[in-house]
Amino acid sequence: MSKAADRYHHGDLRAACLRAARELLEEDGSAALSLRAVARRAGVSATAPYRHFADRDALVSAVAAEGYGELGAKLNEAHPEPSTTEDLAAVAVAYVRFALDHPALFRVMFVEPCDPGSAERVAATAAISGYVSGIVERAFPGAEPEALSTAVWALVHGLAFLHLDGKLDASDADAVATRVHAAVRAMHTASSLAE
Amino acid sequence: MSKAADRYHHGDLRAACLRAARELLEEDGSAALSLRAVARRAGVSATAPYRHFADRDALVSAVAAEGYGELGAKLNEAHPEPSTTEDLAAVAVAYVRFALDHPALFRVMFVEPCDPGSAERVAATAAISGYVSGIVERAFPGAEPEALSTAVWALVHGLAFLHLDGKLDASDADAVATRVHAAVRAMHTASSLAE
DNA sequence: GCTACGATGTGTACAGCGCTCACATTAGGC
DNA sequence: GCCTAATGTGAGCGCTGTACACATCGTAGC
Repeated sequence: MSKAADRYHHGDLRAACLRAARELLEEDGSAALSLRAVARRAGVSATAPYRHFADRDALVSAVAAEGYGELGAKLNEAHPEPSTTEDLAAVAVAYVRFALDHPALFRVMFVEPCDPGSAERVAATAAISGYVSGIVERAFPGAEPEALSTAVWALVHGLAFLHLDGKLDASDADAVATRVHAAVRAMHTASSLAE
Repeated sequence: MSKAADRYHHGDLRAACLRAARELLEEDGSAALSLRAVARRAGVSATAPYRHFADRDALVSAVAAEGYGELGAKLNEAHPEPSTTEDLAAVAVAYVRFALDHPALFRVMFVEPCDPGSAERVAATAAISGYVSGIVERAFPGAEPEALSTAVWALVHGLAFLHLDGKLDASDADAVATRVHAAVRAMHTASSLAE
């Protein structure tokens, strides 16, 4: 808006579309993210985004990729290199917190099937997977790393979605954090005793 | 189709819509389940379903409720009253198997937010929750039942979605079963040692 | 400094969607 | 046998994604 919004050529419509999409997702938590709405918000004709995104899916994938980056940052912020159960729990809480703070974005990231064609998204998935493995190897030394990191990711991811979908009450942030914490601790007890 | 498809009044359009919806979901795993498509499949005008469902959401909720019933049956079939880790693992595998066998239905069941208004769906959720608690109390005696049943459900649910969304490879059914099995076992090790 | 071209944005159009409303048809109680 | 309420039809509105022809403009080559 600030810079020459009235020119025929926008300047950086791609970025503007992504920004508009993010705003729409944040404003209406259950938005369907229509391409036309994005175009309107960007102050541009309905078909202009097609110069920058092959179709709606491409836009959505780009938004999802951004989301992965932000999720990663949040987890890192929760704890840069978790190595204890408490650290892990903090990261888990941050993961669920992110899902509840950005429900529409989180859905976009995980609900729309990960097209093997979208290299961006595959890379992002691999990054998360690697990140989790690293945590698990430090926090659960001696345990089977592959099975356990799968289990940990699934546990946290499942917690996020069950809260997000209203299967677990998410109205009280503290209660959610406590619940996630408890679940992770319950899970950990095992392998720390097993080694 | 078999019975008097050419009459003005259908006879049992509600059931026919549900059946049509299920067929569409099974045929196109990534279907969006349009009301009009359901009507077409049921051999009826586009607006006829509105006599039996308030809106698209109501139809979807009804389909989801059916799905909950079938999921419950499958879990029961996997093991009627699981009490060991192996039993629990078998149930977990059945859960993930159901998700992968009926991806579109599973998405309908869990992705669309659970409107507190839909008593059917809330009841179904509560039923699953209770079922899981029962299992956990038998399989993990002495552990904190609430935290653990949350953890177990989240673990299994997360495994289902990570496979469904392509975050974990789901191409080989045996490999999936093994992975789920391993995750549940990893999880169990803990609390059985803790007590 | 002009010109031609490629990149970018516009406008129109089409089919499909959810949903509303006026109307047609029919089943079942009196 | 009629009347009413339930059920199905059809036209129509505004939304969607997307294809297409056209308009505008930055810039590279002369």
